[in-house]
Order: sequence, then C-alpha cells, then structure tokens
Amino acid sequence: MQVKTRFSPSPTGILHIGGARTALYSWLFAKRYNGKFLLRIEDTDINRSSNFYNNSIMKGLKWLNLNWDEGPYFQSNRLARYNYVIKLMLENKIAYKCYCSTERLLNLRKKQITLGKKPKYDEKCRNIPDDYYNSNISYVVRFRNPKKGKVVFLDQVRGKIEFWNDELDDLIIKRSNGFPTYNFSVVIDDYDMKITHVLRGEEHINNTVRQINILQSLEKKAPIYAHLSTILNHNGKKISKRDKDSFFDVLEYKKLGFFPEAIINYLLRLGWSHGNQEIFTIKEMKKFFSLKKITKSSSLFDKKKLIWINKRYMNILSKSDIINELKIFYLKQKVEIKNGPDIKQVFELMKNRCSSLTDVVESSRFFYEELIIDYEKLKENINIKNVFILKFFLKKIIFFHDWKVEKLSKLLKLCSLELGISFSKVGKIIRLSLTGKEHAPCITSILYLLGKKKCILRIKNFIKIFE
RNA sequence: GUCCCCUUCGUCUAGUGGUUAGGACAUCGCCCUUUCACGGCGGCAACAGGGGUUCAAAUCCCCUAGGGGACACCA
Repeated sequence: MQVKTRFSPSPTGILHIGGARTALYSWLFAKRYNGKFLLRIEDTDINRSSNFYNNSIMKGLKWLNLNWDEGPYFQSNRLARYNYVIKLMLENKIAYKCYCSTERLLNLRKKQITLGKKPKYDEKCRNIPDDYYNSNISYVVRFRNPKKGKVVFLDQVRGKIEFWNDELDDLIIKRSNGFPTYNFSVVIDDYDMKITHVLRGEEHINNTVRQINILQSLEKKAPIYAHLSTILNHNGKKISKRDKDSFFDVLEYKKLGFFPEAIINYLLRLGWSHGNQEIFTIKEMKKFFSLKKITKSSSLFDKKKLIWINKRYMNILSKSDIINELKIFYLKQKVEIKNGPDIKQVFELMKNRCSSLTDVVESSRFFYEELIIDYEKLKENINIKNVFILKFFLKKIIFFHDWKVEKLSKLLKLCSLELGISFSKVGKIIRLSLTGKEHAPCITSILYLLGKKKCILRIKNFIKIFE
C-alpha cells in the first residue's frame, strides 16, 4: 500500500503558521514512506472562498518547498461526483431530505441551549415519506447517523478516541444551494483519492467520528487519522487564518527575508522532536519524522526562536544562494548597490548580526546611500569637542595609501596613541561619521569596504555639520 | 450546558517505574571586544493539585482544577 497524504485547505484565508505545519507534517510523512502528497482545495463554501486565497496558499506552499505530487484538486469541480453519491444515499435511505427552515433550526438551537442541552437536530424530517412535500420546496440532505453504539478510532498521536453516537446528530451533507458540506465532500474525496493517512488539526476530532459513520454507511474503509494539536499565539489563544495579525502569515516571512528552510525547521520542532536535535536538514527530517513523536499538547508560537533558527541558517545555507536572494532584497528595498562595496563582503560582515535578509539590507544601507545626519539628534549623543579627533584622523588617511583592513587597524591604534585618547572614543566618532549610527560592525572593515574616497567625503561632511 | 482533547523550566521539548529531571530559545552574570553583535563559559528556572498501586512514580490508575476544541446550509 502506498502512503498518500493530503493537505486540504479551504481558500477562505491566508496560509498561516498552523496550516503550514499541518502541510509540512503531511508532506514529511508521505516522503518518509516514499509516498505521495496531494493538494486539494476545499472550496465548497462558494460565498467565502476566493481565488486570491487560493493563489496565496499555493504560493506559500511553493515558497516553503512543500510541493505536491498530485492536484491541486478543487472540490467545486467534483460536484457531479458528490451528487451521484448523495443520490445513492437517498435511494438507500442512508440519507434523507430535510425541509426545515433556517429559522426553525435557529430557534431549536436557542431553545436547547437555554435548556442546558447539547444543540442537535431534532430529526423532524428523518422519518417522513420522500414524496411528503412538493418537489419545489427547497431542502437539504441529511445523513442518517446511527443512533446506537459508539464510534471508535485509533488516532496516531492521541491513541484511542471514542464517541457515543447519541452525542451526534444528523448532519447536513448537501446544502439547499446544491453544494455539499465539508464533512461529506472530505469523506468522498479522501476515499476517491486513495488517501491513506489524514493529518489535520485537532478541531477535526469531532468531525472524524461523523466522517467514519458516513464511510461505514457506504461500506468503505476509513483512512488512518492523526490529529495535530493547535498552535497558539503568544496569548495562548488559537491562531486563525482569518487573523488579521500578519505575525502568522507565512508569506509575511517571505517578505521579511526569512529562509523557507528556517521556517520549516522551526515548524518541525514546534510539536515534534527527535531527542535534543534542533537543526535538521531536509534529508534528516524525511528520515526521522514519525507520527509517534508528535506532541499531544498545543504549543505557543515563539518568534524569538524562529529568529534564532533563521540566524543559524544564515551560516548553513549556500552562500551563493543567499547572495542571489539578497540582491533581490536590495532591489526591493530600493538600495542601489552598483556603486558600493561587494555585497558578498558586506554579507560576511552582517550575517552574524542580522535576523533576516531585510535586516541585512537595512543594516548595510549606509554603505550604498549618502548619509543623512540628524544634527539635533546627534548633538545630544556626542561631545562636539571630539570633532578634532576626526580632523586628526582625516589628515592621516588623506596620505594613507595602503587601504587594507590590518593596516587601517594599525593606523587607528596609532591615532589613539598619538592623541592620548581611548580607542573607544576615537572609534565612536569615526563610526558615527561613516555610518550615521552609534552601533555598527567593526570600524576597520567599514573603512575598508567603504573605500578611501567615500570615507574622506563622509568625514569632511561630518566635520562641516558640527562646526 | 453536553461531549472530546490536553497539562514537565517564561517558551519549545527530552523523559515510557529507580535520572543530581537533560537540551534548546529567552533571560541574567562573567569572559572576549574599539561600539553593537557574534562567540565562549556559567547562573536562574519545571513534573497543575489531591488520592491510590508499588520497596520505588514525572512515568501506571482514579478524582479535582486549569486550558483548548466541537456542538453551523464554515472548514
């Protein structure tokens, strides 16, 4: 039997961290057993589904390199199949037409809730003859759920889960607009598409038993289920794809210049473990991934750890790949790199101090753009008297020709010695004049990369402003 | 309200009857250092509570509490 998993989002929201993890686990599980991973778009809710979300979900998956071997299938293209099965179910009395109005259902619910009962359909139409109502009256189709006994299934992460059938009611499988509902279409699709393992969020545990009942009524075998716990936000609340907070938007991390490999690595460890290992290559993930090691409890999304992993990947990933990507980010952030230092060298200087590619671009902007010195702001931070240090240094470098890191370092030390001023004071004002910032990478590297001409220009400008 | 699921440092987790309860992120301290970072070393920090079972319980059983989910013509 070939393993086949699926990711089946509904295009009613963006691909968020939680969805991405579900997709990752499904993908990994399939890959682990040389199986297939399938993408299915569950768009039976025509009012809320949109093409925009469709595209954004697929874009996110592709960016993360979670490529599907089959699909994407769209449920909206499979209506004929669903209707065919529903017709059969009607004929076999597995399902029945329900003519109850939305208002009646709503009132029923209200009444049950106020009475402290579990809201359930009261089966008003369960036993009426097929031709009882005029055929023009709109109706829905309900599944005739078994009334006795219980449903049991072995969840791959949680173990045995059981529900009494009398907790369930006759769910709608076909809406009055002719579209099937989730719980029905998912059953037909998983069966038709030969899905062997269903990995999905734990909010579906309750649905699973309903789905198993439908499957059993059709005399079909159920797939193996694994329900993943929820990823919560920093407040311990469930994150939702309708969440406006871009914090959980996968594509937002693409925009910020995070590495897909790092996101994958973070997501893998959020709810799964392999001893004490934190960093995994894709190959290792495929080799080690197992359902048994997935945690049952829900976990909080921790951006700080994601950042740490992303930093690690600055050093793990192929340098030339990063450089190519980095070029795109300079372009996007409108930094003209043509007339500045080589970005390979700049990246070397920045990689251990930046958390993402946009961070690298922003932190290295000063290499490529003219400085805008905010006099008023700096005035408070520097001792204007110290400008003489710059004048001294300027004289030194005008006639300095051996523009190399080690030589510049020596020159700097010499200045500090000759002036009788601490290295840190000398460095501070030079750094400020060259970068406009108080904190920057190693001063000699900056001198070197910026080049003599620009250094002289910047120092002169700086002196002018503060005189 | 009913049903289902969950509970080890602040966070992610290791742990399957005997451990000084381990690691990572975060945090704090020290070292390195011309700033900031990086790096190195170290510290703080957890078995939700109560009952059992057992020579022995984070680990097995029961109860309680807390958190989450489901109860739609959403998925």
